[in-house]
Amino acid sequence: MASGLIQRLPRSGNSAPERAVDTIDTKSKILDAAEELFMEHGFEATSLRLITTAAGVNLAAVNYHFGSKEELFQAVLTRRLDPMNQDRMQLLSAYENAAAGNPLTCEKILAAMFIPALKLARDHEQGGKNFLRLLGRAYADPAPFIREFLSSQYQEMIARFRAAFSRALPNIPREELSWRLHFVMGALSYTLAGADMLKIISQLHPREATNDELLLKRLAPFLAAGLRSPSPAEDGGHNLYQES
Amino acid sequence: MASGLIQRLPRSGNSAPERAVDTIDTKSKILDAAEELFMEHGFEATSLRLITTAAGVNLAAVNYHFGSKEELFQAVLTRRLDPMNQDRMQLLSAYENAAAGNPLTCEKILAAMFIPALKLARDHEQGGKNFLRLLGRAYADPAPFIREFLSSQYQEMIARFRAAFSRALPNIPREELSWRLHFVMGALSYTLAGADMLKIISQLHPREATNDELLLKRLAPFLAAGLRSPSPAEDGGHNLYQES
DNA sequence: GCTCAATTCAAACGAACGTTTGAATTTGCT
DNA sequence: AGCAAATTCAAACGTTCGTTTGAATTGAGC
Repeated sequence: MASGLIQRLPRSGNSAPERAVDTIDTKSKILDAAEELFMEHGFEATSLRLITTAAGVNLAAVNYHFGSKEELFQAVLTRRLDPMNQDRMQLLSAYENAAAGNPLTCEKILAAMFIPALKLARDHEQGGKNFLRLLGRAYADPAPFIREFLSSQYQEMIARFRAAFSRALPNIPREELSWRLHFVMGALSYTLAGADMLKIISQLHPREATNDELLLKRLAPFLAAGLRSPSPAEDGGHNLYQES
Repeated sequence: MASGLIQRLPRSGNSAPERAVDTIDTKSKILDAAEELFMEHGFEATSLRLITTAAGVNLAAVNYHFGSKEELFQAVLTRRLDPMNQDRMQLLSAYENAAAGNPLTCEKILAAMFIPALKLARDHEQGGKNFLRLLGRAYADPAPFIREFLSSQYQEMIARFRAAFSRALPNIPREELSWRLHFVMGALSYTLAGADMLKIISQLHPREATNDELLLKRLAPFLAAGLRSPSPAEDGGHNLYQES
């Protein structure tokens, strides 16, 4: 039963280890291995035995340090997702302060979304790209605990950016803007996740295809043009979708 | 061993049943139940026992009729994906013939992609939407057999549509166009898959949020504007992504 | 050096999985 | 009716899973 487990768990303070230094090593080794393997095989298909073997730790270490496989997955996500979203909001605030009350351009707002993602991909040379791909796949995972976790992690950031876009695009109705923000998130996550599919579609050199920085520099103007396009409610309203 | 299984398998002619009518019933019941459950829980998390119980058939029926769980999943996809992609290519050809050599507009090409998807969502009232969501999730699934299967299913259609876009947008370099096509596919699949996430982002009435037709009518102009945007190679080239 | 809590470890638990088997049943055909 | 193939069925197979257990090991504070 769970009570026995909890009694044995150390205090779950994440960033404030009490005394043991070895614990951090084991936890980090598990997190690093799990990040790579979850990215490669997905949540369900990645067994704890695979993770602990790759990390060089005992099988029971996962349940000891994280409680369960699901909590390990959330820990893998939150370790980098939470700082990234904080960065995004801080950057957006910095842009807004610099603009001194004037609305930002779409490109500037998109830059506030993309730069922290790029920093993540660059900083941790090996783990960063793994994480972005893992994140993109987590968006599409049907497991309820994943979807609920992502919702809670994103809620605040999404609200901030929707408000910014709303000021940048005053002529776009509120509802239309919600949809376009959804499209932006979709293209972004799909782009970061789908390195394999990209090769199929573009038939580029694989080295270029995995260059996330170049990828996002192409994505931002594409999305900005879509965001600025006239609202369907205000154009002539000719229906494209009647079969010929 | 597999040889015993194959010997017992009936001739695997898909659309030309030999004699038994009951077989079709069982196979269809399995396909329908699998489609819904795979959509709801994903491939790995959906057990054959769950599927066969929901379908009201024996557990062994899946291995008898389809060979394995993976082949069942492929059968679920191909049952509707193959006709849909055929429709897309036929529609594109029809548009091109009607244009009499003139290049098509982006909206027209996008319409050739979207209309068959809409038809699918409308025709089979219960199953169609399930399938589109399942498809969107399959795009992001890390399982190799899924990715390889989707690649083979999409290769021909992607090549046709890339050629069409290339004629519609002669000023966009080939490489840039490949990326933009990737963004289009990403936004489309994410949009069709992410009904849950959409509610979180847009906070719309749930009834509207699941209206795929309305969704695609918003998506197409958004994507068309992105596709037509000037190529980054030809604009001033000011770099947005230097930190402030 | 002793103590006690934190951590690691080997081993096992029960459950659930995909698959296979061989007999029973149904079906189509002569 | 009678045969043979197609299909269904209950049962079991071997494997793998996440988790738990209790003892062994470690490490810091008195």
